Amino acid sequence: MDVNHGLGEFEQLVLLALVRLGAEAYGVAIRDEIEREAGRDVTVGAVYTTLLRLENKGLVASRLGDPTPQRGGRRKKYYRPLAAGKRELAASVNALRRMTRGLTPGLELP
Amino acid sequence: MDVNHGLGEFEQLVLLALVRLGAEAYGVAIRDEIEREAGRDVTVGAVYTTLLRLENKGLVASRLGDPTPQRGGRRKKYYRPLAAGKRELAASVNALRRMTRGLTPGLELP
DNA sequence: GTCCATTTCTCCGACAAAGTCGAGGAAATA
DNA sequence: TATTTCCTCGACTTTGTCGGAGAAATGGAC
Repeated sequence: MDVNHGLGEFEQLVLLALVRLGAEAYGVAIRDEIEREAGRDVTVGAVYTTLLRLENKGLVASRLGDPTPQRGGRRKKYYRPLAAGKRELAASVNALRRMTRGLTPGLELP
Repeated sequence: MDVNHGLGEFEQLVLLALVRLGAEAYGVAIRDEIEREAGRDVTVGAVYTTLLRLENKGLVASRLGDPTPQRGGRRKKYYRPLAAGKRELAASVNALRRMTRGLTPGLELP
């Protein structure tokens, strides 16, 4: 009964990071990916909160990984986008693409 | 004292509509532009609230237009992005572009 | 001409949703 | 058991959303 009103900006970013990272998508890696690619500085806490909400909305799923053989190698929790998540993401990305169609990086209209 | 953390999704959309509409950017036209281009259904109230917040943050400015010679032609309030607004918008749009670089409309990685 | 219904547009107040942070806890290794 | 890596939780701020009220203008009935 909740015909979803689209993704927030950060949810979009997190979902995109999931797509980009593929099998390697877990909390810390996601944070790093966003910082590296989007140039945006966020805390891991923010990422986890968002991940949890996305999971509650049925847009992503998670699974626990095995412990890695390194100091402090705690089990990671990997995330992947579900079909509904991909659909939502594609919709909002494409909306953005339409809105920015024909705009230069400086936002001029050619 | 407020090292700004970027724009929300809707703020982004409204700002983009301003850029696209140029001199014709006022409340109702902005709503229509977003509906037409982004395919997203919003109320005018939502747009005004966002516009007001953007103005308070110094990202857009407004001026009153003249009454138009048509039934109910109340004076419009035109908005335009300020330098800081364009900067913010360009930053978040470019971040999105980097994150979606190489992704198909269906979000596959080629 | 005067009223008032109608149209166009803007403002406001309240609430829901998303975003953010920081401290703290669990599990693994050395 | 000290250290490292990662995840959870709770509190709070910022954004997003709506619906209805209000202001300004016109057109027509009388």
